[in-house]
This record gives sequence, C-alpha cells and structure tokens, in this order.
Amino acid sequence: MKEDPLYKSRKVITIGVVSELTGLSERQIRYYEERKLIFPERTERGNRKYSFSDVERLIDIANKRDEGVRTYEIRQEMLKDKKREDDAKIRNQMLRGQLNARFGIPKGKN
Amino acid sequence: MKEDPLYKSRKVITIGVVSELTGLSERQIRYYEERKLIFPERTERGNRKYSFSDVERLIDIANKRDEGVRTYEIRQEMLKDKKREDDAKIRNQMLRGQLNARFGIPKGKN
DNA sequence: CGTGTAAGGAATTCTGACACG
DNA sequence: CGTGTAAGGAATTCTGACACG
Repeated sequence: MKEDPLYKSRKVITIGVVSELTGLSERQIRYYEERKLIFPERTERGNRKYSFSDVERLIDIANKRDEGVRTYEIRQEMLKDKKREDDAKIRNQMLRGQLNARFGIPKGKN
Repeated sequence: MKEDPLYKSRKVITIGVVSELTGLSERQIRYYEERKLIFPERTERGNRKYSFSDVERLIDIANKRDEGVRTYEIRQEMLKDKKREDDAKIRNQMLRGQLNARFGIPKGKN
C-alpha cells in the first residue's frame, strides 16, 4: 500500500529518452505498445510517459526479438507470467482468510 | 560502487514533467539552476534532464522559498551539508586506512 | 509481421531580453 | 532578487499512411 517513492514504476520518461536508454527506435517503441507489450501513460495533451520498469521491459523485449521471438509470443509469455502471479496472490489471500478465520490473525502488514 | 539501477539518481525526466511533478514553473526551475541549486544533465541537443533526486530537491527548495529563504541562503545550506558529508567520508577513509594498516582488513565491499 | 520513412501539425524546450518590484 | 512574459527558432512528439518483405 506504499506509494510514495516507487521511482521504478513512476511514469515520467518521454519517448525520446526511452529511445536513448534502450537503443530502440521510437517507431519500435510505439509499435510494441500497439501490440500491447507495454503501457505508457500520457501527459495532458498526449505525450507518452514511461517508467524505469517499462525501460527494462523494453530491453527484455528487444532481446527476445533479437532471438526471433514474435511480438505475439512475447505477449503470450507475459500473460502466462501474469496469471502465475495472480494465482499466487489468490492462494495467499485464501491462506490468510483461513488463518484469520481459525486463529484470528491480527491486522499485520504482511 | 553499484551503478546499475539507481533509479533515483538517473537523469531522465524532462523539464515539462518536472514542472508537473513539483508544481514549479519552468522559469523557476531554470532559474534555480542559474543560481546553482540544481544541476540537470542535457540531451545531445541541449534539453535538460532531471532525476527523482532533483525533483525532491526542487520540492525542498520550493518549501524554503515559501518560508522566505533566499536562493543564496539555500545554496549556503547546501554547501554546508555537502562539507559535512565530505568530512565524514574522509574520516571514514582515514579510519579504514588505520585499521587496514594495523590489522589488514580484507577487501570488504563497504 | 516488424520497421522505416515522409507529411503536417501541435506542443516542447531553449536562450536572451524586457518588465516589475 | 525572483518570476512572468512575448519572441523566434529548433527539436520533439503525435497520428495515419505507404512501403517492403
């Protein structure tokens, strides 16, 4: 529930800088967004803003592409990973629920 | 000696976003640079790039200014703090040198 | 499919200066 | 001193499209 620093996930980097950081062309970066591999925010009038996480993800994508992996496949992998995380989260919540119901675990912050 | 992530100190944020983040006008942000309170890097053709640290420093400056502190005074405080840090660093190095000379402390990463 | 490019426009950023107080 | 603003230019970013393979 923290949300103050999170330097890594704040979307503040413009596409030009992301291009410098990743070595990808702006065209490629926009295309990967079109293929739903990356989700930048926008400034008021529409300029894309990325986070450091996005930059790392893009570098990852670039490596996969170099190995010949298609954007569609990269997206599939992403979704698979996402599902794993979500499932783990749910299992965790169920466990908490069980423990809480039986032993009354106090409101610990994790 | 680490230098990989350092999300907080990487200079990647353009002045427009910094303005949004801090609530300061671009004019003010540039002026504080002129007064040597802040030191952005530049892109190849000259656009300013700031770090999250810079953003925090600017918010600090804005608070001081609200209290009526002059830019010159803010700079003095900064230099004083800097000196303290540098002195501490030197004392630390001397201590290491002493210990190392007498007891041969191995190459610890700290 | 993945990426380059030219196109045209709108917003960004830069510097140096004048203004006011 | 600290900040606003108009000025003019150069670089940025955006979208939709055509191209190639």
